[in-house]
Amino acid sequence: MAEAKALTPRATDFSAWYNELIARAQLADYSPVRGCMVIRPNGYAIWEQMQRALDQMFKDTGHQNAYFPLFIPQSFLSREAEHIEGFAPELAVVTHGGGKELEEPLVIRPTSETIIYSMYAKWIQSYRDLPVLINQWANVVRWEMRTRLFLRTTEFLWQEGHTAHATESEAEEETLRMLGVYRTFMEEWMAMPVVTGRKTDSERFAGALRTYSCEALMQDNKALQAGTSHNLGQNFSRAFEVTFQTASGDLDHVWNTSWGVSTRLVGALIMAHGDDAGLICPPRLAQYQVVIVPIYRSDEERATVLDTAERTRKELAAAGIRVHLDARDGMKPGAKYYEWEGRGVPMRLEIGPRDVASGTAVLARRTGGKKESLALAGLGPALVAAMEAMQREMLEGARARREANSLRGATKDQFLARLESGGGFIYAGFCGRGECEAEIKEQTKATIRVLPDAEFRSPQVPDTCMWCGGPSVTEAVWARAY
RNA sequence: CGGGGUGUGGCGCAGUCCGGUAGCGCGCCUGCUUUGGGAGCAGGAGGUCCCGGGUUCGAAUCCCGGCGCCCCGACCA
Repeated sequence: MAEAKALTPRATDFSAWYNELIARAQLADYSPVRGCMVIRPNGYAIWEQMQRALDQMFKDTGHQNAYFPLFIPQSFLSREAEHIEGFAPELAVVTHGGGKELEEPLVIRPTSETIIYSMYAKWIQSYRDLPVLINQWANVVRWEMRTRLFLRTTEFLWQEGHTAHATESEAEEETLRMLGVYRTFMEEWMAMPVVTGRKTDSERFAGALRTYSCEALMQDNKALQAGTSHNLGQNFSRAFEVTFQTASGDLDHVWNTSWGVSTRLVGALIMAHGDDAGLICPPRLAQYQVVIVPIYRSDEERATVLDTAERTRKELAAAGIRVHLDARDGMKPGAKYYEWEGRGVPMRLEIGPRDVASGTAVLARRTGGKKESLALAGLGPALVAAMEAMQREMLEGARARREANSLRGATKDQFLARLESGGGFIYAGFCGRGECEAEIKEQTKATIRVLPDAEFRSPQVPDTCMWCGGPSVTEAVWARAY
């Protein structure tokens, strides 16, 4: 019976473990429509926490939220040649409305560059109107062939920032600033270390000049692209005639950026931190940071224990902790432990008759270690400190795991061997030729995740291409990826 | 769209070969006893057996035709 209640172990079947965890923690469910998912309250709560943190970071960097429509005239997509080419196969198209066939089909946005820059064309006249710094929280639709809950679904939620600038260097600065914001969010909130860098042309966003991304390593040693930031150059401003008059009176096209992260981050969180007992949510993102489980036998015990538990709950809430008292009757404490562990709650407080008598509570950390008895007096600050420590340790642990699963300066043989023996990030020299990149992808299914930013580069960058032996122009990070 | 699998109470399955009118586990409801790591007992609710046709006295089961879903390959945050 115990077996039936446990998740498939991560080590046995990572993908089964992932799916079962989501079902068990009630994060999401499959929808009647193929490839779509229903985000259940427990899953949505995580997304809300992410939104809250990111939204504040966007505001702090000068951005405002706005909302653009779901429907885009089909002709808009084809204005930017590379863009339409990139998205054509995965578009959902509306051909009928109000019982009639539409004169022009409407595309359901796969992303909003076209509709947004068509509006910017109206709003921007002068360099005094720049920069325009707008973000929107929205759903988008991409008709994917193979889907997985959170990681790739036909419809997903995300934010997309779209900015317009007077110069290329300002646009580049913005692109990198937002990449940095993502990195900070992933490290500081998700406790998930990432490698940042530039994408190769083959992995570049359709219509962008340059694409940068944050790449995270999951516990099965596959890479996950967790966030992207694009310098769009003047590709869209030319297509949509977004022009402005410069201080010297010339007419110029604006320089655009766009950047986004999606509900995929929930999947990243699961795969970065989950264990065989379920999700492990870092304290800063947890809907409930602390759950109190009362323990009692008789009705009298129940009354006194619940009284103490409720007073403790109020105290912790007053200390700014997101706390929940699980007072459900007719459920054994052990069953509650398993349930909250599955949902990833960082801290559990057990309060029973013995604790009431001694003015203590038992603390269990989701990340493991011995249970600990803490005095009820001063519990708030103690838990805040414990959570800060957990947040830090989770990041450090994940970073250590990533480094342990990164191979630097790989030769071709080492590269091939590593892919077979577990994967992870593989750093090696790269000649920069698309032919090499494509051949590697075809033969090994490994792709260049990024050309890493300076701080992630190896101390000694290889001078030959790992694959063809030609001169290396840069170091690249390869991995098999989601 | 190719290759493989599978459709039976909410979920997971048995029953199909060899036709006889549907069962098990979990979950759910009620009651009592329980509660410091997934409770026990008793009673109970719940099923067009994917759909359509055919064979037969009789079809979850046999035959024909559809459809859905899952896994593997070509696309992708």
